[in-house]
Amino acid sequence: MILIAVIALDGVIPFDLSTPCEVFGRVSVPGTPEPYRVMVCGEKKIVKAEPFDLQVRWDLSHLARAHTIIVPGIDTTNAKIPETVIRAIRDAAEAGTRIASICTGTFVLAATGLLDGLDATTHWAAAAQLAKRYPKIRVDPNVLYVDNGQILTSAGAAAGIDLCLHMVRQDYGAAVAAQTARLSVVPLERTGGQSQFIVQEPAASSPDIAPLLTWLLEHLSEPITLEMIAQQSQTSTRTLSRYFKAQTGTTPLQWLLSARVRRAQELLEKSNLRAEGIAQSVGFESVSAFRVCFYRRVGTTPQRYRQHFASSGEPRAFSIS
DNA sequence: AGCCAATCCCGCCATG
DNA sequence: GGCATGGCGGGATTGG
Repeated sequence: MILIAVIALDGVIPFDLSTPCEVFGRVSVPGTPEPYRVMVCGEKKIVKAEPFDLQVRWDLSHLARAHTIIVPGIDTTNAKIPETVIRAIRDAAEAGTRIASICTGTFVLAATGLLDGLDATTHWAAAAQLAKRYPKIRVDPNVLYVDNGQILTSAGAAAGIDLCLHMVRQDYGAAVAAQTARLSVVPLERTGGQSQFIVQEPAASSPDIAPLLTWLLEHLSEPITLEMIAQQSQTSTRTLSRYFKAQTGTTPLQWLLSARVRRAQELLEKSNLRAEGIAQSVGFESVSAFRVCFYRRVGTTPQRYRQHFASSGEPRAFSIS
């Protein structure tokens, strides 16, 4: 059982607060009766959360017991963060607790200093302000979320769902995460793979690349070159690269490799295919290429990954980045 | 590890 | 001038 502590500060955004409650609360793992327990913790008993007040059941002392701490967004980025909260988060970080923020919750993490020198993201409208106030943080407004290993941050509201599902994937594997997404309100495409990095609606004039991503997923197992992708979307490689980056925040090949690794993760969990078979069926030319690519993205080898998820319902450590 | 070839990626710039 | 496009060069990455 993984204990999730959600911090409720004055001005907390109800949507962001609910996100981890909903997502982690819906996770179902065969053989594990309670995969997650979510506790909403506050520094005060009554927390203002427009348009209502929250009565919080637990205090900050529970942060020390938590496996993961989540800081939801707050409605003003200028709020003074209580010293007790900053202290509690720092102490937890020191102890190795996984810490994640949603939306403007990133400002709270920034105030603790834990983000210095790291990549981070927040609501797009607040990104410039974050970068200005905390020059040591590399702010990237173009991604849904950033995973630094122990510290994670996510963009506005809906991205919080993606971040939570990402953590579910780390803890219990891709199949469980996909199942959780199905039970939740999240459209399937957004989770299993394709729009993991989609941030912006396409500008009115530019073509929407969502159909292209679908096409890529359908042809994962075949050798695909930039040239082919460009042909599929009826443009030059140059223009394709531009649109792709603008809408996904990554490049076509990088996206494709990530999608292949994600598919491989599912196969490792669900099938008995050997590494060679998996490498081939997700479109890698060679097993060695597959291993290298897998390791770079998941932080462990395919075999170890399978051992972790296939053999038992035990949650894995959160050491992957 | 380290090498080589192929491919990708992106700034720059000409074109429409 | 502003804007989107796409060819080119070459540094960066990947695959073998």
